[in-house]
Amino acid sequence: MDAAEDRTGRHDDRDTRRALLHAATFVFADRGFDAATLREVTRAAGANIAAVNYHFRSKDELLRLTLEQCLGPLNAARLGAMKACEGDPQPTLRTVLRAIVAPLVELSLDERGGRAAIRLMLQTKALPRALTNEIFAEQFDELHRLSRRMLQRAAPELGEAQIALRYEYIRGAILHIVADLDPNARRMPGLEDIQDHVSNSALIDDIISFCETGFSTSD
Amino acid sequence: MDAAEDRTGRHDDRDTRRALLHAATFVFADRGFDAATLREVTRAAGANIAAVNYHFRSKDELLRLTLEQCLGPLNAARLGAMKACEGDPQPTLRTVLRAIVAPLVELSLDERGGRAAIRLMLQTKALPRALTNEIFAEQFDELHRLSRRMLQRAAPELGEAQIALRYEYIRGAILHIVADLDPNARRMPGLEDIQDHVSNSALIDDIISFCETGFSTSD
DNA sequence: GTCTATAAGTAGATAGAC
DNA sequence: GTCTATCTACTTATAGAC
Repeated sequence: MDAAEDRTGRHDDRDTRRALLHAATFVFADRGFDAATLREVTRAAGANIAAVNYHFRSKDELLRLTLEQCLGPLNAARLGAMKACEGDPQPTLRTVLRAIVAPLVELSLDERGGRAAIRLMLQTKALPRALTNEIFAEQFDELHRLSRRMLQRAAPELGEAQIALRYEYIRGAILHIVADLDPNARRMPGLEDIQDHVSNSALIDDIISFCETGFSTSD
Repeated sequence: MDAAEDRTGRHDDRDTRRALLHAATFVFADRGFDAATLREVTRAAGANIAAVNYHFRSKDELLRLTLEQCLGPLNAARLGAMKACEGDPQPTLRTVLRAIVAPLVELSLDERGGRAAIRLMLQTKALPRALTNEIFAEQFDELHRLSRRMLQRAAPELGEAQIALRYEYIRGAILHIVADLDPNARRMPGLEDIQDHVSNSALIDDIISFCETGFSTSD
């Protein structure tokens, strides 16, 4: 018998809870938090409707935990790459840019949750609320500060404000292309080929090249 | 007496209808289409709840008309700038980029609807559905095709796929920075100054410079 | 921990008076 | 065209049996 079940056939504490979080990631990402119903989530999780209340108390609290579970690994991967950079005494701009770009592109390949996590993140970013802004701040503020500090180190000739602006351009470019390549995105006319068969390592290098020269401009 | 009212004090056909569309732009943009209720919209429009059904038949149909009213001017401004470019026999890359960047940044300043229109567009892009994808295709496909054609003309040394990818990077950078500068966006730590007092003509030039050098990279 | 049943609220849509 | 009143169909959340 599965270790997760006791002799009554009931699931362990954590089983249903995890199934709910996993299902919520996809249902929220696909339909949007507001349009998604708890019934859809519990159906996808193979759980009973009352389980949400038992494990999370409310829909909002389920969103909080789901987002945290999504953003945690996302943040960890990005922060890890950036901290590896930080250890480098003289990181090149390209090294820093790779640490910004690669984790996002790579996670967007993971269909077991990474891609949905990114979709949920983008959707949540596009519709700011108190609850989610708070979570974003907890998850990403350190990463963004560190990233700007590393960019500054790799390009000491630029002012702080310039760095901050260009960091945003870079983030925009990456997030947008990652969203475009999601199979759920609208097919752009004349871009179908790219949306369907871009090689990801080539894409990473291409974005980095674009950002590198853009970032180094002196105008 | 106002020409819009007849002797019974009732509004002209178009008055309530327009108030509803205007209110829907803001309510949908602020709260998200799914979370927004028709009662909020009608309250904001100073209209009766039944007016939506009379003028638009359903919430979905109100969204369709609202989006079309928002995206129409957005598209017209961008398409106009790009067509002006098309008239130029030898447009520089910078000229083409300005036609891509300037209309969006300028419209994001317009608090009478432009900014809300952009917010609604971004939010709608982040949560694709059949209804809205259809509207996006009608509104923007021509613009995107033309933009890529003009970029190709300004940078004939690049391949079609390169142009398409880099056009997406550029769009991403612009849309992201425009979203960041919206007062409704989350305050980014260490970016508050930029979010609060960036001069828009300086911003346009800065984005263009970033994109221009990035676009011209030969790697 | 999980289930059924239900409470309590609110949504979009509509009928019909004016 | 506009209004009030209401219908129907959900929703989240919960109480209580197992």
